[in-house]
Amino acid sequence: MEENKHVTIYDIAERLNLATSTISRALKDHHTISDKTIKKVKKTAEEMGFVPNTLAAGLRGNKTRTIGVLIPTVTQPFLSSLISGIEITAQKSDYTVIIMQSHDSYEEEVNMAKSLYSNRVSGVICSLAMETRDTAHFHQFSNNNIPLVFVDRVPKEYNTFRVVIDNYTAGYKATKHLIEQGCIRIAHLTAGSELGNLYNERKRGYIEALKDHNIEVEEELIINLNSVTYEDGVKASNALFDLNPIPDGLFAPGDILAVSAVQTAKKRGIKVPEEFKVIGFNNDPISQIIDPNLSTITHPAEKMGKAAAEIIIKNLKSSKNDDAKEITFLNTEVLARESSQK
Amino acid sequence: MEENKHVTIYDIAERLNLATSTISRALKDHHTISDKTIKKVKKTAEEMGFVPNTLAAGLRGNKTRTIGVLIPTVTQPFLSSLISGIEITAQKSDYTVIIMQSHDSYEEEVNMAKSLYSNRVSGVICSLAMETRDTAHFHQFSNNNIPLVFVDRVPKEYNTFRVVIDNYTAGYKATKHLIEQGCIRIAHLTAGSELGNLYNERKRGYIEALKDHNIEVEEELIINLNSVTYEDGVKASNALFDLNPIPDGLFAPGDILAVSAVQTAKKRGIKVPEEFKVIGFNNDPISQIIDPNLSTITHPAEKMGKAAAEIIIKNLKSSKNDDAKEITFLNTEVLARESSQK
DNA sequence: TATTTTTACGCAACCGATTGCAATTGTTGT
DNA sequence: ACAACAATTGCAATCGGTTGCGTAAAAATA
Repeated sequence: MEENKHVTIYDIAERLNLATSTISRALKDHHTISDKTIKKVKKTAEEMGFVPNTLAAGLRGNKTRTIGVLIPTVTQPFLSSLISGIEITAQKSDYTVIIMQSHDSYEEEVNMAKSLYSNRVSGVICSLAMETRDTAHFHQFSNNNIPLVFVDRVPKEYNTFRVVIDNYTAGYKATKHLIEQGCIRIAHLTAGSELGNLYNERKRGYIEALKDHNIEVEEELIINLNSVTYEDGVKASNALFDLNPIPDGLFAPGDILAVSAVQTAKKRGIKVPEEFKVIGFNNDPISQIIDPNLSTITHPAEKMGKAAAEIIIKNLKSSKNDDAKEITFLNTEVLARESSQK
Repeated sequence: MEENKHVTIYDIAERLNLATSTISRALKDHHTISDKTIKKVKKTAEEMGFVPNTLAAGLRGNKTRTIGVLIPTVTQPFLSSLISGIEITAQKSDYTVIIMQSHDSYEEEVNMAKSLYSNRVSGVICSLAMETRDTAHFHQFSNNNIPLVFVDRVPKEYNTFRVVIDNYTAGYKATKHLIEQGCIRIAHLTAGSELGNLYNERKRGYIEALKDHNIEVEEELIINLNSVTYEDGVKASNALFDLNPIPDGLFAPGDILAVSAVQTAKKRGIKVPEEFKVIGFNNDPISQIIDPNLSTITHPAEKMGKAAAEIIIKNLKSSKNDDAKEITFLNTEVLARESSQK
């Protein structure tokens, strides 16, 4: 096995009897280098199998063309679509994406933020961990002029870019949809989270919609979950079905929860949507696979990823220190499918 | 907003009137540095908000403690679980993981391989893109002593580490299971792919199982797909159900395909499993959600990820140039659920 | 032909952490 | 008290591109 040492611009320079500066410039089509030389250099580089050392360039220039993505997990459909959007946009502008998972742990999030900073990423896109209650570990980015974009689960009080949906309105629309389908006792699942207060917002929308339609808000129909998992969803659903009479509708702020409710209902002989209508959230792939198909709220994951990446890249280009860190709101829509049909 | 410049070991050295070499050593508990100094340095580093510059260290030492992961996509459950396993193991040994998606495109795979090399990753874990027909773009790793592990979709002819399941045996087991459940006309979906020949292997297992049980292999029951997607699954299923008589069983080499078959069957009024038994592959989350629950073959994604990462890390530690690049086989099991019950 | 511009390239410092070797200070033995 | 040795710390080169500035050569202008 041939033990190729990495080929550097020094090797090219030596071969062509040129200075490394010339090589460096030639490789990026600098205007002060003649076309002849540029061609010669590029050809030789190709022949020698030269691959630039990103570390060296990053160290010198203090910019790495790398976007750090810090999210709870890659396994949730919403988040993997988010990544997809980020990557597509990043790639167009020749940025590399490095993904880290906090697994919804505050401690890991702190560590990985440090790691991203340590790797001198050019920008950061983050969706907060469930556990996270303070955001001091993001100051290192803000303080050093590294663009920071929060997505979906964002902190309330932090002057930086945010890409979100209007969870309040989405919750309102979902609930209103159920009401329009004839529901009068609509249950709701929610989860507590201080910082990324999206469940609270959805709940707020739910409550407002009920009030606007003169439906009493019943505390027993609102169940607070510890975690947004299938298992907890089943537990909560069973609790709802133990009521007498049972609710006639459910707004679940996540498709997994909605699916768990549908399946629990089926197991207990409760007909969906005839006796119990359900609407979920996110438009995950399962929502189209489960029977009956799940009505849901669209969550424009890929668009959000693209938007976030675009903000980073735009900010990096025009290195003007925009102090106006605007919030980008993307639209959501009600997808009325079988599980909520009148 | 305070414009903190990055804090370096020079800053610490200046503050403490020490040499940068001392700082560097103190921060990593080098034995030649006194405890007193170590404590002082660490305390000051903490106070000043020092975060080591990975680029500088990587450039100097030519090792980045980074594992590059090059896979088709993060959105497939199998692959996101794979990542999960890699990450867990990597984190334990303080390695960073950088993920890149080829989107099953050869061209992108080549580019990202170059990018990983350019970033001087310490090791690479890869599952090949569907399109990929040659592996020359991985020579840069092999030639430079960068451990390379292929996972799941691996090239046949490449002397490097591989972590796989025995797709032949898995296909055999799946088919045998259906036979044991009473099926005598078992259909199979497959997909062509030269390099990552896992579908071929599964098909081979299917055929052998039939032969071993004296069941004729009927070409019309084997459908070759262009892509392993829900849509193509539906098409293929419809083709199968257009036969007269229809097959009484299906071994689908992926749960998405199995799900599409189950749903297509339901739409056409064919009862699963009474008239048509199905077994999938992978044990994706949907397999437990669909009604009837899907029988499937387990695919130890997380374990494979862990194994791959361990191989990388172990190889990096004992930098001995093992020429024996062994293949690691992990076990699969038949998960008999509702969709294949007698 | 002399002089100014332009074109094309070289020199050398720089980014920040690491590390072999030299140098300094402190200890121990005789 | 002095050599011998151990314990600490400093010096300076190094990794590989990048870039401001200087300079030689070629082209344009006087």
